[in-house]
Amino acid sequence: MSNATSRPVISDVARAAGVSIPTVSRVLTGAAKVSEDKRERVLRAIDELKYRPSATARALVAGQPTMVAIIAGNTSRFGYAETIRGVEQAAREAGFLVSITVVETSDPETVDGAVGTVLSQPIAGIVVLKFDPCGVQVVHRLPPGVPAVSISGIQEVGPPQAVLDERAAARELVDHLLDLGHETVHHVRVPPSREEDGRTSGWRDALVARGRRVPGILDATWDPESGEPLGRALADSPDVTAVFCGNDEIAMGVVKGLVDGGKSVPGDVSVAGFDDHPLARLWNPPLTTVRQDFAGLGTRAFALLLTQINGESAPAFSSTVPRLVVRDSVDRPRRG
Amino acid sequence: MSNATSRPVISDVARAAGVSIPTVSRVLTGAAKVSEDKRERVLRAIDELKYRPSATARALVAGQPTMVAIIAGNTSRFGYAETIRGVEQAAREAGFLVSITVVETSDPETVDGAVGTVLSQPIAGIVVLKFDPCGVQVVHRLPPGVPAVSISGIQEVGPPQAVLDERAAARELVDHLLDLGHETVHHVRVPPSREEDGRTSGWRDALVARGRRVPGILDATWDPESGEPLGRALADSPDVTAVFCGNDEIAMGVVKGLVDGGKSVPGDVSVAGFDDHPLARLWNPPLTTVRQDFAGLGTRAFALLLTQINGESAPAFSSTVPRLVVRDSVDRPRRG
DNA sequence: TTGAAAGCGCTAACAA
DNA sequence: TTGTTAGCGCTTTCAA
Repeated sequence: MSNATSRPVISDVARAAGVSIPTVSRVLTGAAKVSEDKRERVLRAIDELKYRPSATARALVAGQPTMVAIIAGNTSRFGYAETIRGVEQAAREAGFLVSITVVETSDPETVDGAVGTVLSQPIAGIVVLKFDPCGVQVVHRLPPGVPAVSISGIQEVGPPQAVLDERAAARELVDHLLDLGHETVHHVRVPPSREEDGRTSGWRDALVARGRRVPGILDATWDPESGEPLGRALADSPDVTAVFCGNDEIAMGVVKGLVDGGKSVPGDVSVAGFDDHPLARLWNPPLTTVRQDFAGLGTRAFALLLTQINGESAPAFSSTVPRLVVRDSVDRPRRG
Repeated sequence: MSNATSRPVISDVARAAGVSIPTVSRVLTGAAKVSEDKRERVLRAIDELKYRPSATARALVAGQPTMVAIIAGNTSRFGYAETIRGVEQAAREAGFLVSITVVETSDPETVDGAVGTVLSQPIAGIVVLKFDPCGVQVVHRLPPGVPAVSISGIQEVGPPQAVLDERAAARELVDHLLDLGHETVHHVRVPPSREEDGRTSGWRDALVARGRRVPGILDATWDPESGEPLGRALADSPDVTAVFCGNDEIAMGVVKGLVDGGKSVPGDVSVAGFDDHPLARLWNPPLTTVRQDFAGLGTRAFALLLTQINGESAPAFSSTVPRLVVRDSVDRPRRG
């Protein structure tokens, strides 16, 4: 029952059609046969009242929610956006809806607020993008018992996770640079998700394994522009012949800075990125990088989540190694 | 009541704590005082059973859902991702969660399927990104009575909408090119959302207003790479001195094609983009473009939706004109 | 084929 | 402060 101003409910339809509530429900769900006569009256009443069934009430009866939540520090940067795309696609194919919640900072109030908001909704499980400190905090503050998976570039203890082995990939990339004859490789990192990121660890691994000097790390922000001054600074050090950047966008800024600083790329300095951004090949010079299948990562994460939701014992993680993509921004060092 | 395997419900907690169901509810919501003694027993039971209240049941009692749905043809391209970011941020601040549903094609089954999935969830309203034919179809198939707003680059009949006046902005940009002395301006468009996009209309407006020749339109896809062959083709036409591209990413591809084809930019050919992509300034040459405040657009869209959800009479639309950003990829034509 | 009754898990109103 | 009773809007028995 309801007055004229609020949404009509099923009882309004039943009354208007002169039938019982279950009969209305039957024509709605098609669960049982309804005589043609009543069926039409119900349909007409639905139409006239502009009635739409309450998804909330249906969900209550159905039991299992069909929505999964993504919690992320960001939605629009390349890696994040592609990962979200992968989760959404897999979820949609499985009949799930996806919600997105951004956690802007990693302080406890923000994190708990976001987690609380998410848990106050009817969700079947949570996917956490653990690409940054916010994601790491979110995983820490997740109550036990909630189906959850995390996505990151490095394998850790915690809930089941889908990971891209960034450490192995970074090592492969830096090995490639060293193989070409570079004495060492400088590193511009993006904001790390913890003390040390997989990308940075892989870089260090490769240098240490060959007993090379490990240069000081330069810190960029997520903004591609932040690479520019760092590139300019690198242009001033004559010993810099190779730079490994935390991602392609930063690499673009670094290249610009180097060129503005009078260096040629890759003639004077080789620059490598990470991710294989859609613009990496169009850049001048086309960037040598590592292809990350973020969308596939999202898909695998959802699969992992689904096994948990279905109460099956979930595998602890699902890992793949990204693949080196050789283009023109890297070359052998100029003969000294 | 429930057996050991399924999620515990409030009655399980009440029984375990030796109190009534409403008492458990009281400690959960803090709606009324509970004696310290019982309070602790309830808390302990909650802890032991790993009980978490059902968001669905709470939502049913609460009445109004606190989730808004975004329906979009895409989530990861720049404009889409930024718009979604704006909606999410505004929604979060208002205490709403957002869900995301991608509609991959504009055929009726896909569209109806997506709309159906969204409406089967407890949502308060819908934001449709009408940047492409999928979005246009979604708006057509939305049942009446559901609070909804659309977001697009051109004002149209339909639900309340937040629009960036792309037509005016494109016209301003093309006027800028003509003012510099170009005879006419060629156009590479991105896939239009309808017969003719605001960007294309604005381009045409500017040319027609001055009685200039309107060259044939070149069609790119959303993939930046698709601009490259078009740029190469344009390099072969000696009469091409200025190109207006549907977005910055395509412009980057076009620049690459032109340069590979032997032209200098902007020396031989001026190229302008649209959107002010984060990499537009870093590109070589830095792109002259139009700044689109996508995130702000998303914020305004949510505000529009909120007035509808609250039952206030919503303004029909909210429009702003993007702003011209002059950089180096555009110059006066070389003296013939 | 249909309606009456029960119940999904929770909160709110009402007594005690 | 606490428990009993209703009720959110719907689907699903169970009889008729």
